[in-house]
Amino acid sequence: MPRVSQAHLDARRLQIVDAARARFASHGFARTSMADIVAESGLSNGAIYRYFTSKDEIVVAVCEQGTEALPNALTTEAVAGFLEHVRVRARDTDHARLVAQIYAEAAVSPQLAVIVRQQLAAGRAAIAELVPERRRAHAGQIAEAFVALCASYSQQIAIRGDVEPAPFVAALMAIIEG
Amino acid sequence: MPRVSQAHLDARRLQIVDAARARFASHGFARTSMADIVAESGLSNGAIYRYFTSKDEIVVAVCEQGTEALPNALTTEAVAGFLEHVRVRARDTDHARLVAQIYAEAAVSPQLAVIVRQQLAAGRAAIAELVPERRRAHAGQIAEAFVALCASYSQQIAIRGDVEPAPFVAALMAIIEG
DNA sequence: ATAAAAAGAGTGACCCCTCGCTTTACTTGA
DNA sequence: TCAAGTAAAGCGAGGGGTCACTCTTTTTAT
Repeated sequence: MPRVSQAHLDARRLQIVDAARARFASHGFARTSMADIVAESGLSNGAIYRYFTSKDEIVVAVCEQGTEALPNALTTEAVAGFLEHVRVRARDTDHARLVAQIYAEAAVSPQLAVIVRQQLAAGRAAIAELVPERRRAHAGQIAEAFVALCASYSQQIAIRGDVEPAPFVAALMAIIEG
Repeated sequence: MPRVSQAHLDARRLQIVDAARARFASHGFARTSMADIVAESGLSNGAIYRYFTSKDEIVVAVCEQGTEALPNALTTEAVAGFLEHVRVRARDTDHARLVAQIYAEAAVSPQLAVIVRQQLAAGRAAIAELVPERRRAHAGQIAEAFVALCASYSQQIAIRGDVEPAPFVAALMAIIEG
């Protein structure tokens, strides 16, 4: 299609990223071939390389939208609302698996580490805002433990296969409310 | 060398696993080729395949000895001693990176998931033993949060690059001692 | 009509593993 | 005591196959 709308281009790009994310979550980055992404997206090899110049670029795109969902852009929400958000995410086993892949790759790739680090920093800042007044002195420390707990719970879920976030949420509340 | 001692065979096997673990930690499983392991170990290609039938088998061997170090075989130690142990481990960035790789692979490979699951279960049981009498009712829940925190801290360290376990240890103490 | 977009067979590099050969430690018979 | 024999351990080049990426051709929206 020549001279298509920007909306069309955006949709195609998202179509590729969605397909890649699904495969990355279930099989990992390395075990996902470009052929897999081609098949999952329903597009062709050549079409994908029109939107991304390499597989690595697709990995970056997936990571950029992959970790933001956990603790981000929620400064106006209440603590309870955020916990519900975490609970829902925690039930999403595919998302947990994806996060596991992202952390592992970031541990090895400096480029990805920068991206993940930025998103974690934003998450910590948002959480620190949620800490009650009387504990504000320890806000940074609490945010640290909070993000750590979120991240690790994803790992746990991904490995265990079952999802029971109740004790997790209880632990979070204990940390936040003291 | 034919008819060598069992100690020799064990040493060779360990030599291979050590070489593989070093590479796996710094480059990840997929980005480590057999040629890398050959070079790092100082042995030859053929020699390695005399001890392991496949690269996957080496991965399994590394995982089996890779996660056990975190919370295991410490039932007789005091809480303080265990926390010191965690603190030392937490400073070992390579170990943190390795754990990230192991979790990611376990999230995708059922075979590895079984191994990691067993080791986590053993860790939880050991931690539950350390919980003070008055909080025994919540021992399971605490152990859950504890292991989660340990695991995630490894991820965090691997991604951030710097290592400052103080707030982490403080959070652990808060959970255990209430 | 035209130019962008999609298609998909092709390409070269890389990687895991095998296989035939060499080296070495131990045994044995005189 | 020792030389010949034996079998395990070590070696490394090559085969078979996969993968990321390219390039030419075809399609299609404007």
